[in-house]
This record gives sequence, structure tokens and C-alpha cells, in this order.
Amino acid sequence: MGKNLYVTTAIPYVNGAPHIGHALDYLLADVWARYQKQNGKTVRFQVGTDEHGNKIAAKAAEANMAPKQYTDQMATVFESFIKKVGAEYTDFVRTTDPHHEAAVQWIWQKLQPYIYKGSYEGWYCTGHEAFFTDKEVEATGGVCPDHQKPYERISEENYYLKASAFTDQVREAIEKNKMRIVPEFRKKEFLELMKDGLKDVSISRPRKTLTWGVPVPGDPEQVMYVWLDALANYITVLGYPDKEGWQEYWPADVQVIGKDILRFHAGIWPPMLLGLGISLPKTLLTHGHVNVGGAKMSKSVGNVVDPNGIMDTYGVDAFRYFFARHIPTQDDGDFTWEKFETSYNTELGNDLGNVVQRVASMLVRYQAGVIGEAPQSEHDMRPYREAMENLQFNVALDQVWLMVRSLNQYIDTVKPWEIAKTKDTDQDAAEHLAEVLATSVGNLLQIADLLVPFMPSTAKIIHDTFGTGVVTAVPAVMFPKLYVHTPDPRGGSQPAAPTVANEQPADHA
RNA sequence: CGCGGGGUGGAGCAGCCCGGUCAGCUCGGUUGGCUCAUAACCAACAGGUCGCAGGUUCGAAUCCUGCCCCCGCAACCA
Repeated sequence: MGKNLYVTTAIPYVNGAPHIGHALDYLLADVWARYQKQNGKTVRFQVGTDEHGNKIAAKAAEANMAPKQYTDQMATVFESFIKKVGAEYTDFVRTTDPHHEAAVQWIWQKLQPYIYKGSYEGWYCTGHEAFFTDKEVEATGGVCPDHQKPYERISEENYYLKASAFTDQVREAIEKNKMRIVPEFRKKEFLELMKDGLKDVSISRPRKTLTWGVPVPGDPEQVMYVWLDALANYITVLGYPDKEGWQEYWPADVQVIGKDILRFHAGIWPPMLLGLGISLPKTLLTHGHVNVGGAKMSKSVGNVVDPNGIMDTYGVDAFRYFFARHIPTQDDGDFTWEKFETSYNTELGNDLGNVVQRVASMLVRYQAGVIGEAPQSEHDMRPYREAMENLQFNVALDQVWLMVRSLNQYIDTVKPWEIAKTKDTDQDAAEHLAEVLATSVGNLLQIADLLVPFMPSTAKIIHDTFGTGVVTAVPAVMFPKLYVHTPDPRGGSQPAAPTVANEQPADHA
């Protein structure tokens, strides 16, 4: 049934360590993929690394390594990071892969009708051997701060992709949602941006200024420059153009990107595809950025939050939960350690973990763990499904928590512990108790189902605990309280021991 | 007049497109209940000019106009 599905993530430029922005890409793509798989679909899921360019070559030189040696190392770093986030990708593409490089050269030739030679003029720093944008030049007063030399206005020859030729086609595809840009306001924003037409884009650099890249076929003096090389990964990883089967997955169903690169994915990528004569992706899911305490995360400010630290302390599922629910899927979000920890302790610990605990405990205590027939929960799944289909994962999780809360309310209303008092003498009471607990289990199992895309390990624990009809033992406490960044309300008389393996710096203010 | 987003009880948000049944949710605070549970859970309360000023309407957080403030973007940086 149905076509196989394909989801992609932006391939990070490997000149730095993985950060939260990358994690968000992987997480959103993975949530979507797991949801689809849960519904019986076959999903191909691409991740990868962008490895060419001067900055990479410079980084490598810094580390006294060959570029490829450096990117080999970085690719490993990213791969293990992606695994750590729990993303079940199927393909890992590197722009230095032989097949990718060959495919990009093939693409270059295929795009010949839309490639022309022109000159690029800009501010150049001989020390950096690179161009700088007007904004950067302006900000530094026209003098390179690193080399104390004024920028030079120079021009150089390079090749351009005639993206402008596809303006009308691209606009129509976006307007008619043939290529859907999510959320709607980003679509609007981009259409406004391209109001005067798409701009042709420079896609090569002279070899003398760029050495680390894919050679331009037929012109030894030129090397390909970022976008053509990087964007092509989405199809080359599937085997385009020469290997069988890429058509099974292209066009992509969802391409997950950050808001900062929408313009390239909406303004350069579609022209490339149209030039090659293949379909546009169906959806560009554009997520926002993660701020810290309302401010942009930046190295110079020093407020960068390392996702590894979060995962190490609170666990992967807690990490996935927070970023899926409290960073709106389609908009900017805000992270603080206080918010994170509060969410962890209250929503995961008090709400979810605790309800699992209390139901399991009652089953063991009152019925020797025997569940009996757990009835199907009668909750209305439509709001959740709708949110998932609309790519509003945070809204879907809100729905799940409504269920968690209502289960707690149900238990408090029915008071199984009251019923249990007479269960040994009153057959009706015993039956009633069994029914109440079975109903609770039915709810928990459904909650676990809905959590599968978001918190796979947690969902598995719940399924394993209640799914067999007998609870053999009360499971270990899920999401034990942690007070690393928030005050411990359990009293200060005892040196409250948050069993945290590795402490993170508390504040970045 | 460059483009986009936003200003709702202490904090964070939903509602606005399809005007009234909207002033809602979570966290935090207070009080009470309960004891199955991770000092947890349940209930109630505390009361905010829905940025400001006009307008439309029987009626506006929700539509229109003007203004103020905050954030992001302004083509090759997640």
C-alpha cells in the first residue's frame, strides 16, 4: 500500500560540534518517521554531513590534518550524536562520498542549460582568502579584524545557476502547496522575499580561492561552491542518478530544515530539481531556533547549551520530550535549565512516571499483578492524529498529557484503595476493583502508543510492564527527581542528594 | 511607510482566520482532601485595563484605523 516515505534533515557543516539546532532537526524528523512507521509505512530517513569548503580546510589545517582526515573524524562525531538523540536514520550521506561527488558532477552537466559564467564582485580579505558580506564589512568598519587589513573590492569569474528562470514555476508550486512550506507564515514570508523573482546563485569559485571541493567538470580552474554540492545530497543519497530505486522515495515527503536555510531550500533547491526535470519535495517543515532565556544562542555570548549534557543528566527520552513539546515545532522556542528541570520533574515525574507507578503498585498489591482484560481506552484520538498530520508535534504531546492528567483524576475519583478494603469479603467490590485497574491499564497502554514517536524507551517500558496481562513487579521509578538547577523542595535539613552523574554548569547568565 | 512574528493574571502560553457559550491551560502561590504513588496525586481559591487610542456592532482579546514597544530576517550562518 502507498508509496514509501522519505524524510530528510539538513546536513550540518562540520566545522563545529553538534548543537541543539542540529538535534532539533534529527528529533523532528525522527518523530515523524517513527509515527509513520507505527502506522505501517516504510520510511527512509536521511542524515549526513556537509564537508567541503574553505572553513573546513582551515579547521583541518589548524588541527594539522588533511581535510578528509578531519571530516572523517567529524562525520563520526555527528553520527554518534545522531544515534545518541535516538534518530532511526536509514542513510548517512557525506558530501565527500565518491558516489555523491560523481553524482554532483553529473548533475552539473545535466544543468548546463541553466548554468552560465559570470563575475562575482565583493569584499575580499587576502588574509582569509575569502569574501565577506556587506554587513560584515560594514560592522568592522571596512577593516578585517583578524588581519588588520582593509577589505578589497574585487571581482572574480564563476558559474551561476539561473534560478531566475524558474521563478514562476517555483512561485506557483509554493502558492498552490504543491511544495508546501510549513508553517504558513514562513510560506508567506518567502513568497514576499521572492516577490521580485528568484536570484541567480553563484555555484563555483576559482580553484585559487577554493581548493577543498568538487571539481567543476570541464573547467579545471573552477570548484563547486556549497549549495549545489550540499543540496544535491537529498537525492544522491538515494542513488540518483545512476542507481536503481531512488524514484521509490523521491519526492521527499518531508524535508526538515531550520528557518535560516528556508530561502535556500525554497529558492535554490527547487530550481535545481526543476532543471533536472524531477519533482519538488512535498513539504518543507521549517522549525525555529532555540533561544536561551530569550536570547539567541551564540558562542560569543557564551550561552550555548550542549545537548549532550542534557541527555547525560536527564536521559534521552526527557531530552526528546522537552524539545518536542516545549519548543513549538513550527516556531522559535526558549530553553532554560529551570524550565527544563521543572518540566522534567513535574510532567515526566509527577504526572507520567507517578501514574505508572501507582497503577503498577496497586495491581501488585491488590491483585498479585494480574490485570485481566484491559479495555480499549475511549479517548478521542483525533486531536492527536490531527496535530501529528499537521506537523505540530508539541500540540500532539499536549493531547497526551491531557490523557495522563485525566487518568490521575479518574483514579482519584474512583479510589481503588477504598474498594480494595472490602474486596476479600465482597465479590462485587473485587470485580469493580479489577475493572477499574484494567481500565487504568488500558489508558496507560494507549498513552504508551502515543508516546512511541516521542519517547521510544519510555513507551517500551510501559508496554513491557502492562502489556503481558501480568505485572510481575513494580517497575523502577521513572524520571526520578533531579534538582540540579532548581531548589529542592524536599527540605534542606538533609543534603538532598540528587543522584546526578555529571553536574552541568547551572547558569549561563 | 523593507519583510515576518509577537505584546493576554508572578512566569510561560492557548484563544484571534470562522465576533457573543472566552477570559482558558501549565508552572509557581495559598487552603483543603486523599494515602495507591516519585514530599506524589485530586479539589478549591487567589482575580489579568486581553500593549495604547479611536472606530464598526446589540455585543470585540477576537473585525477596521492609527500609534507605541519587543524579537527575528534583509539572499549565500543550525
